[in-house]
Amino acid sequence: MPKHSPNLDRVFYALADPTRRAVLARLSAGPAAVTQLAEPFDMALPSFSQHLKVLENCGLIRSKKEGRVRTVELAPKPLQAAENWMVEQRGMWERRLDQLDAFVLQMKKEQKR
Amino acid sequence: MPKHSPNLDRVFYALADPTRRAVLARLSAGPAAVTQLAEPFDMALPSFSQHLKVLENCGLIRSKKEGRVRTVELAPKPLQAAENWMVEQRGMWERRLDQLDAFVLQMKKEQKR
DNA sequence: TTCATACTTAGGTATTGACCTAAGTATGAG
DNA sequence: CTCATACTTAGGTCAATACCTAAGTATGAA
Repeated sequence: MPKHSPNLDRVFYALADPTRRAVLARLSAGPAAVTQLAEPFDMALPSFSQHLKVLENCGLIRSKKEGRVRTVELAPKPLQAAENWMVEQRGMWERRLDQLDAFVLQMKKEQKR
Repeated sequence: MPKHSPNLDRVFYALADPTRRAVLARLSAGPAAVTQLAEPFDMALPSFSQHLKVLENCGLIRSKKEGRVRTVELAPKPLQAAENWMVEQRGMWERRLDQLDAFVLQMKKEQKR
């Protein structure tokens, strides 16, 4: 049984903000520059950049600066590893975490309505 | 596209704390009283109760007071509805939210190690 | 009735997070 | 070289969170 997982803390924390979830949503359609990403939000750019930092610090996105432009994308590796995991896991931990998962899915359902 | 989902905010926020995740874990083994749940944690009872409030406010747990004892359990209905949802959903929203989901699963994998 | 148990309420501190504005840096276009 | 673009850094405000201790309430046992 894990005592404490800073990674999990940070990921869930990152997902708890609607701006950050919207950024992830937009990035699922492909990479984008910071200013481009920020455009839909009624927020000063420095504030928006803080959100990107949160997402990057927990590994959900990554970015690369080319010239003046920082291009942001979803981090790819965790996604692939996760797919494998879903097939492999068994046992009590799995069942238990699936419950958490189910709750998350339920909440997403409500968001969709 | 959803603008803002307080529910999702609250659920993810609740899951961002290791104490609260541990409580959910313990509750997956069955209901328990507040003091019983609090016992493993090096924390004053009022502080612990705050965590329970967070979990209850976002619907992850529910509780009933019988006599002096408040018994806490995982909330059952969201779980069932979520199972149905996983089979039904299609489209871009689904793919996009699956990505979020996959990230969560990856993080859980890391927690398990 | 008296006391212990099982919380609950009240109130305080310290840290963190989400925002802002203003000013700075670095790059690319003209 | 000059200027606009695309951020980035600095620094400040305000609210929310995670703790705490101390004191309260309600219930059940003796």
